[in-house]
Amino acid sequence: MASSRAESPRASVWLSRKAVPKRKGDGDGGLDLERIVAATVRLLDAEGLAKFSMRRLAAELGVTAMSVYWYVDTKDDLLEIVLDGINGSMVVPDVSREDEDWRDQLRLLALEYRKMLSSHTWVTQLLGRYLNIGPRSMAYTNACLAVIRRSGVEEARITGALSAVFQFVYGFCTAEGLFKERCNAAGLSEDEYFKQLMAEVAEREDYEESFKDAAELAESQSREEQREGDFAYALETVIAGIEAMRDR
Amino acid sequence: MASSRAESPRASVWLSRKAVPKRKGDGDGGLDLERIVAATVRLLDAEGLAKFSMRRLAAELGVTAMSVYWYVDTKDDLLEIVLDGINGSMVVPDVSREDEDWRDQLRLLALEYRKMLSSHTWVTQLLGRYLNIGPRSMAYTNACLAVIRRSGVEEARITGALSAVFQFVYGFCTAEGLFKERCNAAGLSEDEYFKQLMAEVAEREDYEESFKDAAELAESQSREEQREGDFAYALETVIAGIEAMRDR
DNA sequence: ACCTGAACACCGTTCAAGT
DNA sequence: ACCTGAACACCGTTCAAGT
Repeated sequence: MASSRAESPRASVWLSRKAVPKRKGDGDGGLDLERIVAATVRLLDAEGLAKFSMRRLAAELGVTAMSVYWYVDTKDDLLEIVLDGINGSMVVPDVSREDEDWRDQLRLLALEYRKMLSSHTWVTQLLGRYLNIGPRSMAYTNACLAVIRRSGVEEARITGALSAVFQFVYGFCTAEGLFKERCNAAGLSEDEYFKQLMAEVAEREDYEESFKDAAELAESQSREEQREGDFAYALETVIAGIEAMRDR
Repeated sequence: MASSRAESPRASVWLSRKAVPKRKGDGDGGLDLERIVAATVRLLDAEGLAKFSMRRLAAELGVTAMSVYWYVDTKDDLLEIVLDGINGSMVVPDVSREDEDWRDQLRLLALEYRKMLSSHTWVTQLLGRYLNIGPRSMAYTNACLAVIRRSGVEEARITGALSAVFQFVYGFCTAEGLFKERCNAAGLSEDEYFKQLMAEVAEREDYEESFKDAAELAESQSREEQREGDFAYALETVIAGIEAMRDR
């Protein structure tokens, strides 16, 4: 839902938005949609989504709380625009080159997605709130479509196959980002925090052997190692699955 | 982050929580953690996470805003408890039966997860905010571990394989829930809303052929059909991938 | 032991007014 | 065309007080 107050909120900025910003940047010290978006990203990176507010943003821009509203209708609209902007930061391989292996290009796209999601942990939270259909994110989507088509998966199965890859990456990065945020909040390293969590779980009455084995294996390596290993293995799993289903 | 105000927030309720609630329900009309959790679920189902507030909850319980705080330290703690409670609503297959096909049981677990996530759309949002390590969700996790072990995937790869399945389901249901919420907010059916979205995208300068094909295919069926088809295909893709990786 | 009321420090957003 | 100030209707939470 867009604003919790609005009677009938717009379902997405992109459904009514003019292509051009309200005002073009003219280089002087004034406000600008571009400047607003940049400041928003900076704040979200530094302080997280929970602490972000329109008032905080205005302060960062050295301006009164309501100035931003001349460029943007609501906070939700701003965040939707920011979401699309950050999607545009992904580097997309040249999908027109038919000599490239589709699997390699799919891996590249997945890794690029992961890089974006884990260097801006708030993006996963925005993806759970706003439709990701802005112009810049569509460029990425188009590249994904072009690559998966070269796999030989039949047209009707393409969206299913893509969702196996990218919904997985999204879910994985959500969990990753959340865990890192918790470690920061607790002021502990990832490994310290994990150990504490495991100790707490181990004390429970219904603690099970099946969990113990996994926990011990996990503690024999660093969180970072485990995460990278899991991600790489899972990604290969999905790609192998796409091939297997295609050949069925 | 737990509360945006607290200096050093607890990283998770479960790290310090007593096993028993502050007060046991005694059947009379008084407040109760159980009653509070039930009312919270009811409100979240009916009005969504964005509209949920401690004051709204108190009103629903016919009580003053601050009464709830006797049972629960913060709003975040309450939501983390609610998250675990709803996880406990999943039915878990009997994983001790070695004669059952692990693939069937894994499918059951994935479908159960999906059922929970798509009948309570706010759960995906909570999963992006709180660690899901309460006692009731651990029962589900243990079942998943037991089932995947029977696949023959080597122990070190088990967490990776599981994350391919369940992070996918999580991501998929997040997108599904978000889309449904948008349709409701716009007061349109899923198919009407989708059509409107596609029309808007088609007008863009950078509209690409690769997207057109997928969009046309999508419009030839209902959202519901497409979604079920995609989910089923993607789930089979991941399971096929687990087998392929195991046999490599 | 449980619940209340008033208060504090915040929100997003509207609206009339300034330049 | 752009920005401000005051105001409205909310938040989560603390704290002293009631029963």
